[in-house]
Amino acid sequence: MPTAEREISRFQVFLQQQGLKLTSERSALLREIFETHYHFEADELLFRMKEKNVKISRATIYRTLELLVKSGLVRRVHLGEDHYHYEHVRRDSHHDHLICTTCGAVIEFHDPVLEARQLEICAKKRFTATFHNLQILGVCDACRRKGEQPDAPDRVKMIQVGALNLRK
Amino acid sequence: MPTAEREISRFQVFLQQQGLKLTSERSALLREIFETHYHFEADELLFRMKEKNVKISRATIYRTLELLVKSGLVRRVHLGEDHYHYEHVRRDSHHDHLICTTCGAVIEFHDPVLEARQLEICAKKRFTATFHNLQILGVCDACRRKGEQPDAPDRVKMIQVGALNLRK
DNA sequence: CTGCAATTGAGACTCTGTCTCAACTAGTGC
DNA sequence: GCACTAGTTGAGACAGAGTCTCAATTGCAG
Ligand SMILES: [Mn+2]
Ligand SMILES: [Mn+2]
Ligand SMILES: [Zn+2]
Ligand SMILES: [Zn+2]
Repeated sequence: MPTAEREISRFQVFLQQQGLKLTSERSALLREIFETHYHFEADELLFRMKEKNVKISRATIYRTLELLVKSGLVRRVHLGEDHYHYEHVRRDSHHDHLICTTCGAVIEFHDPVLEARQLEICAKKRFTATFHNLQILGVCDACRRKGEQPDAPDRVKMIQVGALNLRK
Repeated sequence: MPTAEREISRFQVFLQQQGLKLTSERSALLREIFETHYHFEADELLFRMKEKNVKISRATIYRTLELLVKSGLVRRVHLGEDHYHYEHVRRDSHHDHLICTTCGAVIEFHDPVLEARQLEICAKKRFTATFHNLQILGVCDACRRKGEQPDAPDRVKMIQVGALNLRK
C-alpha cells in the first residue's frame, strides 16, 4: 500500500476543478484515512490526529470529510448508530454491511444479484438511483454460538425504574 | 380507519407484559401517530401535539417512541438525513424506501425477491438477521423531467466562500 | 514575489436526544 | 370507592454530533 499518494493526487484534481486548494491539513487527513482501515467516526479521526501530534481542528475535520465524500474518495455510512461513520473508497469497492447488534462487528459483503435487483426496482418506479445504503442488523455467528448456551441468569437485568431501558 | 383504537389495545397488551402502564399521554400519541400518515420526526410530533393543545413534554415523546419501537408498533428509519424518522407499522407492511435527493419525496416499495436474496446472503455468512434498512437515494421521475430542461442558469449558485457548500 | 481568494482554528451555537428528580397517576388489592 | 406504590410525567439541565463566524493565515496563479 503506497501510502495514499495516489489518492492525494486524485483529490487535488477534484479540488482544482472546484477552484479549491490542497492544504497540508487536507493531505494529512487523506493520508491517515487511507493508511489505516475501516469504519471510523469524525471525532475518532480528530482524536487519532491529535495522538499523532498533527494539529487539526474539529471544524476542519468535518469540512474535509464533506469534501472527501463529494469527491467520492470517502463514503459516509450508517451502521445502526445515531451518527455517521466513514470509510475510504478504493476503486469499485462498493459493498454493504451486516452489523452484529451484540458485539458491534461489521461484516462487509457485495452481491451483484442484489445490486441488479435494486436497479430493476428503481427502473420500475422510474427512479434514477445515485447510491444506496443497506444495513442488515442481527447477530453474527460468534455471538450466536455464545448466546445458545443457556446463559439465562444475566438476562433478568432490569435497569432503572420507569418505562425506559426495559432490560438493557 | 377506526382511529387507532385497535393499536392502542395492542400497545396495552405489550405494556402489561412489561409491567408498564397505559397513560393518557401514551394513548394520545398513539392516536396521533396512527391517524396521520407517514415519515415523521420526533420534534415534529411534539409540535403537532402542541398545535392540538395536547400538552406532552419532549422527554415523554422520546420515551414513548422508544417504547413503541420496542413493541413493534412503530419503526424507526433513516432517510438519508442525520436524524431518525418514524413511521407507524400496520400488520406485515414491511417496505424500504427510495428517497429523492432533489425534492425529498419518499417512495415506498416492497420486493420479495430482494428480501429473499438478503436472507440468502445472511445464510452464507452465518448471520442471523433481525431487521434491515435499505435507502436508495436518487432522483424521482418528476424531478428528473424538470431537470432535463436545460435549466443551467441557476446551477451556478456558489453559496459562501471556502470549501463548504460547494453549490447548494 | 505578490495579492487575494480560500482555508484554518477557536469557540459559540444549534439540534437531536438523554437524564434527573420532585410531583403526580394508573391500576392493583382491600 | 380508597389507599398504596411502582411507574410516569414535565422542566430543564446535560451530552454529543455537527455547523457557523470571524480574524488570522496560507496556497497558488500571475
Ligand atoms: Mn464498509
Ligand atoms: Mn415508509
Ligand atoms: Zn457479534
Ligand atoms: Zn423528487
